[in-house]
Amino acid sequence: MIKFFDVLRKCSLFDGIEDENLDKILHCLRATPDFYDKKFTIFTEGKPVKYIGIVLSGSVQAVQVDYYGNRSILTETTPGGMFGQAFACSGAIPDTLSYIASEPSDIMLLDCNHILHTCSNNCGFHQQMIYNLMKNMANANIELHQRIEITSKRSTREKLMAYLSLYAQKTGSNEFDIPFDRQELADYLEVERSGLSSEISKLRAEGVIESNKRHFVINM
Amino acid sequence: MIKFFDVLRKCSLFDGIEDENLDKILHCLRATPDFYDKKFTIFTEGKPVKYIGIVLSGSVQAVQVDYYGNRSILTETTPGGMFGQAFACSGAIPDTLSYIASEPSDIMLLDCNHILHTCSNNCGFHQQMIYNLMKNMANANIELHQRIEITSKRSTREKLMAYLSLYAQKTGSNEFDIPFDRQELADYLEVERSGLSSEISKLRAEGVIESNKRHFVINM
DNA sequence: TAAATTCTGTTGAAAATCCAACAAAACGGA
DNA sequence: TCCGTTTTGTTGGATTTTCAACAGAATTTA
Repeated sequence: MIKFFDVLRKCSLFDGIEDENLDKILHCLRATPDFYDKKFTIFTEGKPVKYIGIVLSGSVQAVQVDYYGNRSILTETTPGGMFGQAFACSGAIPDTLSYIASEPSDIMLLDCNHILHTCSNNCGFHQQMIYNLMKNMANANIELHQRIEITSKRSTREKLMAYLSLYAQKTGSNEFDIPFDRQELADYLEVERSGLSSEISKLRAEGVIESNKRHFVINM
Repeated sequence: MIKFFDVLRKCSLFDGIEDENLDKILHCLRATPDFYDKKFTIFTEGKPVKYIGIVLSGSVQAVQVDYYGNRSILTETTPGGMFGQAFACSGAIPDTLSYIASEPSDIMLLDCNHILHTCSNNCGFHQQMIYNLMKNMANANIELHQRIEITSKRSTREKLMAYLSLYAQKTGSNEFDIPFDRQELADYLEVERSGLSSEISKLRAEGVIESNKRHFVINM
């Protein structure tokens, strides 16, 4: 647990909670880290999501595959981030959505009810965590809005540029590494991989961007 | 206020609150209904969303228009529903998103801070409302997931059928009226209106659906 | 190190969407 | 009722995406 302490204190669920209390809370929540191999399905479509996940290392993707085999990546969660909150809180079952480790990952699963309801130990941090969880959910909502803004563009080129621009804005730099390989980026943008590759080549030829694998530079 | 009492008690923000207390709460929140004409922009892109909106009559759409003039409808909120929660709670500014009355509508705006923070009147319902707001936000999240599932389909036909199937599932019937006209449906599905119209005609010719204006029947 | 696998870019033909323009139908207001 | 506006459906050509197949590069495994 100590190993991941620095990640946990960055998790927005624990905002406003002193370091010395974090340990108590984790104990109260009976939370222990688990390791998952790459491609392991943490929450499976069709089954209730019983826990809120916190990524300690690696990364987790929300993925859905439709009837025709088209794969979409809805969200990517990196260390310090949470996943599955909405389903865990509402009790809704994700009919077509799974949460999958996209790398070897350490994950901590928290029982939503333990967070929402004051415990017998009378540990007084539930109020703060409920507030934090709400803020987190609001932000998750806004991130989905941003994803929709990107994928609502009508062409592959516009989608890609919208994605790269937003990423540049978030990192505060025109030069960065994206968290997706080509296939994953295509699944996030909801376009064909081959078409995406050729569009990247064109943009590079036009001097709009520079790129190598996951590394991108936007020229202005 | 009495006029909209029946709508308000159905709003999930007030779940678990007795009718006789609802009046007190609304007074405590200093909430009064306002009327908006069709097409009036209630929350404008680029400006902070200071309130949570509750639709009392009519309907409100979350709309974004991109650089090229493509319009997307992200959500449609009907009486009893809420809008703007995520932005109001997180404090994030919707860069490209506006909330617009799609019909003449009565709306009640609530100050988010008044909900989140216990008031001096010591009215004891904030706890319940915070809990309700969290559940509501979780559900809003899931609705965005569902919209993404629909729009992530690669063809106009699949998007339309996914939308109609989900709508049938939600209403519990294969026969229903959708809340969009053709242009709005196209903007929701992120396709061309003309292409959508012709696809509807084809599906009708094939006997897959029956339709007239906003009325649809899915044949099985 | 060699072999196997995965990832990436390229290409061309088939399919679908987008766009613009138009006409008919429906609707709303004077 | 009449007129102007909005909504809907239709069509064809330009544009774009999709699909399938392949080759080279990079990475992983034995």
